[in-house]
Amino acid sequence: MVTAARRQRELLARERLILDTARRMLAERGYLGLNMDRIAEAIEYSKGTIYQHFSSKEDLIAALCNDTAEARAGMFRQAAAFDGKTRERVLAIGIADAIFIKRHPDHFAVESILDLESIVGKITEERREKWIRTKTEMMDVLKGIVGDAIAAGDLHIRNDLPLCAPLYGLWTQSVGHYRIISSDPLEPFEGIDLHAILWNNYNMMLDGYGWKPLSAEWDYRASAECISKTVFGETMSMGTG
Amino acid sequence: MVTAARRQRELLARERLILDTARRMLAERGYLGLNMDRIAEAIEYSKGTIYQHFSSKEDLIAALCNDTAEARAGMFRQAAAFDGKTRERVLAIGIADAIFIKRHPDHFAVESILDLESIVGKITEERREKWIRTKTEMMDVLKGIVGDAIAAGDLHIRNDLPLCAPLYGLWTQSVGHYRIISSDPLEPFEGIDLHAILWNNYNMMLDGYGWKPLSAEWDYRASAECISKTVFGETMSMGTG
DNA sequence: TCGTTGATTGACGAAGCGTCAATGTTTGAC
DNA sequence: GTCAAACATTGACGCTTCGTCAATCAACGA
Repeated sequence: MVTAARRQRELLARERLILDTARRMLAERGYLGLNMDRIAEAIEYSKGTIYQHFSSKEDLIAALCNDTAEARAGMFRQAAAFDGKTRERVLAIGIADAIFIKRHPDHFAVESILDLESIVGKITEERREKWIRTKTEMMDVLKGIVGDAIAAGDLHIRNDLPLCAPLYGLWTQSVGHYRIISSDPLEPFEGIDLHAILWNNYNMMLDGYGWKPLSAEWDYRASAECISKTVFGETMSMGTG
Repeated sequence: MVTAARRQRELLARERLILDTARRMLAERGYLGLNMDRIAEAIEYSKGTIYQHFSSKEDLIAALCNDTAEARAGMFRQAAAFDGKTRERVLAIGIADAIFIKRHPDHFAVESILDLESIVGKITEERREKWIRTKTEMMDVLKGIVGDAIAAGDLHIRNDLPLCAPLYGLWTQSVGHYRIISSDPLEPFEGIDLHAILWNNYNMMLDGYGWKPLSAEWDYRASAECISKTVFGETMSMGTG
């Protein structure tokens, strides 16, 4: 007798297999090169079996997305837990993001596909909810830091602005940056270290907000090195991306 | 006898017809709802004729993109020509962008499609070049303002940073913002005026760069109203988007 | 008037998504 | 050990869509 538990394990393993295969194909051959028949062939199961795990191609892509988004949220939590100045913790989020990109270079590409295609209701409700939950979770981590900063007197936010204003600025810059560097014709930016500029712009904006200590009063380059080493065990300097 | 000139005009008119129809379909039924047969039916020409104007579906989308990108570049030029403080001219670019979005709400969606799909060589070389030219042109407009600001003593940029650093910050925020607000699940940001935050963040970053006059020393809200009225003949306040 | 040149058409091949009847496998009752 | 019911798997098939191309049509000049 095959117990339900073992069956469950097998199903889970197969789902992983499908996801890993799909991700590899997406990376290798692009969105147009990803197709269900090829996945079926690669995993040596029939197409019908794949459709027992995912309701559609878009649903599969959404699953890929949730997968890495969760990893990202986890890294954000780790970053926010860094024991230091509130502005260092913001910096830690930026570092988490950069390292995340390094580890999952295709995440944003997958996310873009969803924004285009998911509009129709092709995705499992359950998966969509999960997606929203993870996003909200990340926002909450960021809001937490802003709250702490205000409580500690490191930051003041005008009354007519929501608390999330500065973090929205970081968020938009990060999203915009990764969208720009992954867009097709990069010629207009040739020979420019966009990564270094991004870091600098984070700092300029936070300076503008008066988030203490200002970049002139603190060596955030050193903080960055410390954070990437102690929190994520990687080397990642603000200078060279 | 049909002169070559008239024939040329007719071709151009039909190209416009195809583009307009395609754009409408894209807006109404999304990317998946855009298909060549439907366009052919709508314009009352056969599919083959469409393929005499565009080498592929992606090529058609690229043409749509070039179309609006050019309009955007034009508005950027107008904005940069505003006769005022250099920082007001930067603001004018932001306003140009916001008005552009209002006028061409689907532009970024179309652009995203290209980033995904164009990777393969499905687009006419000529169209790709045009794409790059327009982008470079916009960058140059922005670089011009930064150059003027430095010359006027309104702004200093550290030696180790390229001149385009602050404008890259504006660029990333704009791209990120429009990507976020057009992405599917907006729930995490419910009830927040992201537009107002964007404007504020532009100002915070420029303040951080010390681009004079600082936002505390100048009523940029008034400038914004003036610019949108005199340059673009529209009302567009920084507060409410 | 008529042949040539070029534009236009739409049926067709190819490729991909998602379905479902048919087939295979596991389970638990006896 | 047997067997029927429940469940899992398969892949051929229907459907949609892209892009092509042989056949058809229209304009022009001789």
